[in-house]
Amino acid sequence: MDRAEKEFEENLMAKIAWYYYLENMTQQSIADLLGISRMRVIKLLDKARESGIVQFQIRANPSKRIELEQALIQKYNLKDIYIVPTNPNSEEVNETIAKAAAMYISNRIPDNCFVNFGYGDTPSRTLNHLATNVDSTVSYVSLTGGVRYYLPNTQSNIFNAKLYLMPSPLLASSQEMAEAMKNEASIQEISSMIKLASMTIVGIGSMSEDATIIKSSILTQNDFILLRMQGAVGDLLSHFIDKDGNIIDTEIDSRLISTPLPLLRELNNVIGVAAGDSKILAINATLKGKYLDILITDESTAQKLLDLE
Amino acid sequence: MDRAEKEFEENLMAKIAWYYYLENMTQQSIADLLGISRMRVIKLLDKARESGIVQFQIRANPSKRIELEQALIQKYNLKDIYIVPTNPNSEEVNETIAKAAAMYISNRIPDNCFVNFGYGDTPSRTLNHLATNVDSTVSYVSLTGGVRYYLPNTQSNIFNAKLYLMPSPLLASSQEMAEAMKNEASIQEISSMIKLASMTIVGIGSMSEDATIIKSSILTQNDFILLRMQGAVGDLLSHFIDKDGNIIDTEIDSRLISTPLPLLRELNNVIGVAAGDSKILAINATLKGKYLDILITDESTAQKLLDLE
DNA sequence: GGATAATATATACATATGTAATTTGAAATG
DNA sequence: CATTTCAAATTACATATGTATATATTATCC
Repeated sequence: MDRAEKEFEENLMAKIAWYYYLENMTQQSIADLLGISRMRVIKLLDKARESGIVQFQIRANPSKRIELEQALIQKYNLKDIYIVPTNPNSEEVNETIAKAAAMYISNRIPDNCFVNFGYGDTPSRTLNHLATNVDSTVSYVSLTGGVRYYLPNTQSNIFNAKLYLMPSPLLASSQEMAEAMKNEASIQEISSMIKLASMTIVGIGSMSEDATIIKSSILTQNDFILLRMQGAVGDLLSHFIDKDGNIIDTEIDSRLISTPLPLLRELNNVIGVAAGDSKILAINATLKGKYLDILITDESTAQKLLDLE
Repeated sequence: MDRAEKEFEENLMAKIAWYYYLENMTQQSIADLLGISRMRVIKLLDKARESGIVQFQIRANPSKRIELEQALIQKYNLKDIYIVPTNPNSEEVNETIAKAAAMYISNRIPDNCFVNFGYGDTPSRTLNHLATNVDSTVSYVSLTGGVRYYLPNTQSNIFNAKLYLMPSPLLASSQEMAEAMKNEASIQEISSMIKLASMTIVGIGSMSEDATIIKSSILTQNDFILLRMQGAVGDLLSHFIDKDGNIIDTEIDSRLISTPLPLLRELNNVIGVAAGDSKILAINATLKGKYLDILITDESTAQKLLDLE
């Protein structure tokens, strides 16, 4: 399909979506009106949803929070919280809350702003959704090394973001190496951008075997066992923390190329995006450590957080 | 229904909408999950769409404009244009383009900003949609007198805007009276706010019998005949203009309490929202007069504008 | 120019959705 | 306490949507 055809199809999708969702026409009448088959209307509607040409937004009324939200805001002294319904079937919690995060952020993003993002599956999914969600140009800045594969799918045709990635691995081979890298001009540059961002998206890592940091072979099962013995309940930007949110000082941490947690705590609008049973303790620790301003999670996780202690 | 029940229902709506639109669950499975009847799911989905809890957004890719858009931007030297599909059945063009305008504006609105709006059916509809569209607090400032009945339906539960209305009629009984009113502190105050707004929404009036200004009995059919004889093709903020967009200096104009057109021309991001056969000449005149930065209209109107001359 | 993909259409069918009429049930009223 | 009222559930049905398959219609490639 060449450029002209693609444009034509995109306009067709937008038109169909408009008639279907905004004018409440049936697929058949749209097909008749545009002189195409109903089958094609169905397919193009699918594609329009898929590609982000049509978007659905669910707006919660901030003045009418459910008790659960209110309670968690109080418990952890949060600036805001966004709780989405738990999908009883789907195992894709991360996808669900990433959608929510993108929705939340896209409604609050200033024009031409900078947004930091952390390492992990959820932040990367959020970025992908944001790519198709946001009209204005946004600059995304990585908070850690090792994220070069997390690019939003650039084939998405509605994508006008700039990416600034730390040109380094997440974990250096030695402390000296890490220090040397952190002193590189290119990394220093990114580090200085971090402080200017108006929003920060971070995931929260659990200590379970399916943690991204294990699956991506950056740490081993043995590392994990050791960390657990030292009291780790999860990680924030790959810094492992104990149940109260205090950083656990390990050899691994000294080799990390990642934004220090004290700096993270100082940033504005730090949004944690995390859900799932395995992450409860990690989220709790993160919130106790006062690293987040805003939490995005699902109902079941939220309830379990509230029931803790 | 008391407050608590209303909150409960709203949360239910948000939840149902989430499951339906974001998780693609069927109405039946949502009903089962939540332990309610499918009927109720249908009704609450309706209500959620109605009340703005669910929103649909159609994103056009600015880099892939259709020729029509490109051509009109060139013809009239516009900053931007948004053309929506023409609904062949519906007579509610105004409603359609008001939706489009709200969608366009809500994606570009800064936080805590000021938005001016003009007199007319389309601006008022746009305001109504914006009320349920925008999360951040926005201040709306009227560009003319006589708009006190144009309040967005304040029963809309998601509405956190401030309204600043000129406390005066649109048309004073005499020129002296108009001058006196314009010198009132309360009106001066609004006038000074107008210059600070980051966006301005105006409608464009036609010279047909169903013009709002006739229907609201501010002008009579006779006034209209007279104006037509003097070359009027339509009005902008109730200032009547000729086919080239020049203001027509009449007795009526001197009694008007409305933002002067030279000031309108200087404002940033002036968005004209208008469509329909009866308005073609008026829109053309407005665009020739360089009063607008952005035009929101429908496809049929856009095509006819391009075919003019 | 004929074979080969790649898409769109046509058709038929299963499922999902929306509407209308009736019944149930629980709160509000006298 | 019976009665009214209203929202929700139930039921049945018409319509709309989605899927699967076969067929037609283009492009594409050698």
